[in-house]
Amino acid sequence: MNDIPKAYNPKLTEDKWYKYWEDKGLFEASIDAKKRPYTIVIPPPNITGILHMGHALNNAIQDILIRYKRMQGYEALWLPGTDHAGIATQNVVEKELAKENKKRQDLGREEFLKRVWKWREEYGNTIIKQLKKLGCSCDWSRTRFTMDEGLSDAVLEVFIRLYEKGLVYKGDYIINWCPRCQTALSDEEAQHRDVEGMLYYIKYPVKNPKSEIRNPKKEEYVIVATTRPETMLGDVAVAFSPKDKRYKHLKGKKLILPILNRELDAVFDRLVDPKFGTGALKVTPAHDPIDFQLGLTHGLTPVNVMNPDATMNKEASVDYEGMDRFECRDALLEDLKERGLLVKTEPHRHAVAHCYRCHTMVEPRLSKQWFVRMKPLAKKGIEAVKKKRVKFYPARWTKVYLNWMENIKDWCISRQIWWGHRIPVYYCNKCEDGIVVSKKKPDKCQKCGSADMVQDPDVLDTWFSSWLWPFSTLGWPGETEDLKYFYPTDTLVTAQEIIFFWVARMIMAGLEFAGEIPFSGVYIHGTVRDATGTKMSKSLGNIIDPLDIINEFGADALRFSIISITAVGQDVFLSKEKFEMGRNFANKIWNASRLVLMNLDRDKVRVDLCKFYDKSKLELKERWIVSRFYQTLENVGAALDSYKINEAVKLIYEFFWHEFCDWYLELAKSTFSKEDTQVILYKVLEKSLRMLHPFMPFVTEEIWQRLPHEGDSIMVATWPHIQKDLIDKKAESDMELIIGVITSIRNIRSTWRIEPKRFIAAYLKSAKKESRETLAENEDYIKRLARIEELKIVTKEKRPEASVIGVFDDVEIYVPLQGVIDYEKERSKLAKRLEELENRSRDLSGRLKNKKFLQNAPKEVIQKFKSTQEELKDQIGKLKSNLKSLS
RNA sequence: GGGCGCAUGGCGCAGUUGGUUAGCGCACUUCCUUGACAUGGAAGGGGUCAUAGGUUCGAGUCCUAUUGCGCCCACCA
Repeated sequence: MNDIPKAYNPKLTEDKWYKYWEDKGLFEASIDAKKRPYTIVIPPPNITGILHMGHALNNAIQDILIRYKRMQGYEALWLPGTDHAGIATQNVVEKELAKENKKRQDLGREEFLKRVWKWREEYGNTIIKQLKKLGCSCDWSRTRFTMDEGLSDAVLEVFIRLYEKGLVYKGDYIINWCPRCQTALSDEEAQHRDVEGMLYYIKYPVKNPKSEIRNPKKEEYVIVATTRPETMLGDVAVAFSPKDKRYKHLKGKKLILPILNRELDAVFDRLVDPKFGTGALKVTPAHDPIDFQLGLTHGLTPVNVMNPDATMNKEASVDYEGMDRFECRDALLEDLKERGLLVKTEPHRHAVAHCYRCHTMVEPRLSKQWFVRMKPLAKKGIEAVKKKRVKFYPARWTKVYLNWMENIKDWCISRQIWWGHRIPVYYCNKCEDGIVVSKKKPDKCQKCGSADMVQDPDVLDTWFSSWLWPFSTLGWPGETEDLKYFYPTDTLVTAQEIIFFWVARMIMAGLEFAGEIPFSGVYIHGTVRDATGTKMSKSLGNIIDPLDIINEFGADALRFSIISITAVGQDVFLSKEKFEMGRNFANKIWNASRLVLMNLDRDKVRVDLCKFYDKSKLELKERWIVSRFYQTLENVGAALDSYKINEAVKLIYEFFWHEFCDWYLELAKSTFSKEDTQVILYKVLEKSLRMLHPFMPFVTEEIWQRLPHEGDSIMVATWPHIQKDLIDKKAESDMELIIGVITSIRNIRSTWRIEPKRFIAAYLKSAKKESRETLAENEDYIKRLARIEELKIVTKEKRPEASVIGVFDDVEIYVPLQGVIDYEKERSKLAKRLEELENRSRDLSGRLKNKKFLQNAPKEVIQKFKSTQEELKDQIGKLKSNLKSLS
């Protein structure tokens, strides 16, 4: 076995095994009536994206779950795919066009879309390839894309159903408008960020009804405060709180809009907060949601002063027409200042909406858009979660979800872009009110019979296709076998940022259209941040590229490390060094296996462990490691079943490294030739690899293939069955004693600087017969690992002359030292220990005397405390006599 | 304005329903190039669990308040 390199090299294994699994079709799920399905649907990454750490974490979790379930015998389907990301993709392709000095309008809609499809063919699969690098065991034969024929059909079907139910409507409302992308956005797509802005105080003259002649000295003013002075060009009123006494007298009066000299109504409304600014609100119904509301209530006609690209239009007056909104702000402020109408400016911090795709400041804008009425849909979604048919992990997100759902607002779904599902609505060019909603273009208008029908130019929000993902990917609206077998799916794994965008909407869509919840569990993991706690993003340049990590440390290391530092729902802070842990562990697994492979007699080990296992025949170390394995297996299973993946990872790490490698392998070295050791070594390693496989698929496959095995791949081997009767508590406590004694001797060797190579003598004294037996039966372990040549196990003998003392539980350890012993050092060591024990003992006896404690505490606890107290007293006695013997 | 999360050894983090002596990784100290592994082994040092109260026989864990950091939501003109 000299062909096994000393260090594990992921580069030699990862691609090889991925291809092997793929070629054998192991990722593919089929409908198997004998098996129970377990389904995870991937949160579809956006085709313009590249794999970042958030994806790596997200997909590592999903892959662990799906591999675990697959090994447990479920028909495990992990359904992958991508999302067409309307705005983002269109932006990317438009940027490409810009290099050729072209705009999308130059190509025309059809040509442009061809171009996008071409782009998608070329680059849209990058992220899929990267997921393969991570080791994701998705069923790629079922890969879906939101613009696929089937999924597109589902989108149209849903739009039509909603329209027919009256849940989709078109109307003029204030929406979030991105001037750069030139499209409407939903509320969720407009992300609020705090901005250091200014609050400008501007004088609006009150119109004097008696005299048309203005006398600047006697003129009365109302001062309004605004953060966006440029919108004043669209003002149609000034509003006050009805309770505000300062402005009572203005009822029925008019004000004059400075510069444009337009007449403004004075209106009174409860929406106005008298405490903000001066209590006077300028009303711009076309550019602000509250103002729009005020406009409706008070019958004001909105004046839109901006073009789609947020430059001022001609309504804004010739002086400002064509200026950008911010340019206009400056110009306007200058003009106001000149006329002495700008009273003051003060700094004002406030949240401003930004486009989630390009981060441009969103402009609230009045326009005609399509909306989905959400309240009726939300009702079912709320109920499903309240009845726990859908559960969140961690549970606290339930509240966040419910709060959003209970205050849900209508969803603006139309986008003024070209890349996406075009709205299936056709208008008659002849008669005004001929509207047909249909998957296909109608032949003629149903009202007037004209064949001149045009389709709505807008497309649907990308999330309008994503919300159908769990069932549209399985063939809905068709009643497919897949849908019947795999739907509803089991677990959705996603990040917190996407609960509103996606999770909530999927629940609503699943219930409304597929008639069933889309998944029963929602696992929300943390956000990946860099070492300073800022969210990783391309624009900040603080990205740690998962592919770099895979390249340097391996995919297994990446998966293992990122999982082990992710507690449920807690954010993850990353730095490159953190991946060393996973790499080191992979290497440890590799070398432990290397040791086994170098010493394995392959013919001897093919037996059934349960049949082979004979408690009376096996040595302690074998009984112990088998017991520890099954105990770990049980705990790992429990952790995984409750989504505590980091806990599972830690259990495995601890077991494999610190028990199997540090102790068992060291002990097994002396008995490699024995059949018992051969079998147990092989069995525990092979089963451990299976337990490790979901977490570290590549290194486990590489080793497993080199071990005697049955079947094609560890990936489809069964998850080890827990053998409860092989969990041997006596063996575990016996081994603890041995380990404790060895450690204690090593400690003595270390403090007294006994050369590591030298064999020494040691005396082990215990009053307990049981302990003496355990020590005697396993004295070889102690001799080997503590380098003892002469070991005496005694009952009552006094401390040998010129020896130092160690204690573990009921066992006293004496190591005779040649040369001069520093008794002062030894005394102070023991005295320190004695003090510690006495403190603890005092504490314990206090509790044990407490009546309430004896009444209330569980019996096991009292028993534990009592036995501890006895042991403590015993140890204290020994320490005292030892101290005495030193003087 | 509302809601949520986090404060545990130098750093990054675990800590299940309250129950002996609070764990892990990195870093640190000393020793070890013995044929699985220096991406390693052995032995150590290091923590008033943010602060102040409270509940309890018993609090890192539950309650209240305070401080600091972070996140989310909201019609902060």
